[in-house]
Amino acid sequence: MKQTYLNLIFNNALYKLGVESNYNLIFDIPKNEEHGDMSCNIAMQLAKELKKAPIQIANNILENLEFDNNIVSEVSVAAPGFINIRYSNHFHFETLKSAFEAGNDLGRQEIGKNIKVNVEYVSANPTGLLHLGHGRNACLGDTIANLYDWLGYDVTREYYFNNAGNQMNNLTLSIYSRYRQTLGNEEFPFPENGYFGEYIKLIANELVEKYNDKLIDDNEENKQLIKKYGEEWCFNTIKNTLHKMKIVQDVFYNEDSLYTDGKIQELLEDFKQKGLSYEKDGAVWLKLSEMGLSEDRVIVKSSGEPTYRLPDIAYHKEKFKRGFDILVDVFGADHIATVPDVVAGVKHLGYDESKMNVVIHQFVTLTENGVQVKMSKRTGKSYTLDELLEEVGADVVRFFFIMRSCHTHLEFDLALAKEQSDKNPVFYLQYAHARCCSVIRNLTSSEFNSNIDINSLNSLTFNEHEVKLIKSMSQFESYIELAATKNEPYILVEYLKDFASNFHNFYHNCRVMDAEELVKNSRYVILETSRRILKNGLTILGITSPEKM
RNA sequence: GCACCCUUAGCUCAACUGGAUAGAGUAUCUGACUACGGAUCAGAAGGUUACAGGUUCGACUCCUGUAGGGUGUACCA
Repeated sequence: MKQTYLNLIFNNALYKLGVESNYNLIFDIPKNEEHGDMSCNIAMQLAKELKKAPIQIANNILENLEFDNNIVSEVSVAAPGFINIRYSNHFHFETLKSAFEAGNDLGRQEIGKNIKVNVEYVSANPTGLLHLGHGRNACLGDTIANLYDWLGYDVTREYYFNNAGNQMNNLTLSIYSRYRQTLGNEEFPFPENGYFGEYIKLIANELVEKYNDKLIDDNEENKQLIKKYGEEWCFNTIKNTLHKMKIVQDVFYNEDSLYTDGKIQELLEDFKQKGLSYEKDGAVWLKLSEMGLSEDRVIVKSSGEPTYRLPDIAYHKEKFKRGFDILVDVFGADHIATVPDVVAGVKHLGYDESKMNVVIHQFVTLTENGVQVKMSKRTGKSYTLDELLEEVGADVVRFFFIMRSCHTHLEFDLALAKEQSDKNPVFYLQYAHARCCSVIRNLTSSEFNSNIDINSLNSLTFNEHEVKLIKSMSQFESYIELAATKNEPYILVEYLKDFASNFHNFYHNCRVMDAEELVKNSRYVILETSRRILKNGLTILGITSPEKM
């Protein structure tokens, strides 16, 4: 109502001034609170066209502005031509009322109703354990999915994996080698490009326990068994790690199925028919140079095997065909090279590439007291996500991985993460929630009647601390939306930090227990609404909101 | 060489997509209620937004160039 109301009265004023309606009316929240609750820069925009000084135009608009004192209390003009609006006490009351009446679902919206979103994240192949980069990917993807979910979109959380090809043979040979070594043949050669992680030995040990030396003959049957066992072991371990962070995905899409279902062949023929591919040197090339990119690339090697581009494009084509309206891919910076190829390919197959949102996140470095940590102290190998989770807990991991824009390198400060004190930003939010709960507990255990007629609070005048908090409440929904449309969870984190700060400020300046009845009632409403914002905000981030700490 | 990302206070980061005096946390210094929870709050100090141009009423933000850091750049995935 606020924006539309301002639009209405400003449009009226501009109409009276005879200004054509092809201007762009924008209202901003000023950084400096002294400037008011909203500001408008229309006068500056019109200066050129009207050939008048902005400040004069602003004054003209002000003279013609008719507003309801129940909503707007004051409008003023400031150099060089800003028009500043201050809302009335009644307006703040209405804001609080509607937030309170939203109940426990405060923040939930319906703007995504009947729109299907597919968020793809993690997508690690089942050949090993998750590392820190996967952690950032997982937390970003899951939080983005949560954001869409709260906006009412129909969200599918998807994981794309490949359990075929060279890498799996490599895994099999690695396990087999460790298996032979475990059985006593310590000199048994380890494959040159094998997986050196300790987990391979764990898998081998399990095989020894289960099968003893029955797999020693490296025939095809045994190889398949080892491969299957290794794959399942890795996959279960990965899923287990994700579950610790409360990440559960809906669809696990197997790259191999693209081959067995004939999708790859179908795509190849599609490209050929559209004249987008050609044969050269025994290989099949995609005409990317005609799609706006610099060079053509091979999609089928002369050996007959496809390169990674082909299944990647086929997979995205399938996502479109499955009826998704929005696709979100979360990739690490190392995938940067494949993105333009896939986008171009999909576009030239006739799909709307603007529906594809690719989130590329930069790398993670682990530091402790300013020094980069490369290896885990315990194992001497590089840190796994599991180790990190064990060390600092899921809440801290989730928070740290999403608290920065995905464009920047993430410095994960292990010392700070381990610290259970005021220095750790996670606790700042959780503490605000716990404190909220605590005051409410105190209130409701006294003779307080929490069954409040909210309209009775209309006569109250809020103080500056209350107004600041209520204004902050009114922004919750728009920040969820902003974070989702930009696919940047950190935006919500920043908002919640600011909200918690406003809450603590309110707490210190506005006593509840010893206030008179009406004020007590209104502060209860403020507390309860604040609690829901903190709780729902933390829930979107995938972090618990304890009632006591 | 080329492509993408980054460079803001001692350190870690913001700045609502071009707005007003560039803000937080941390570190340093100072202060706070009868502890509705001090894991909090208030204040001081801290800046040539890497550098040089340009676009305009206005630039941390957009454009060009330079320097530094990161990630890629296969008939590897």
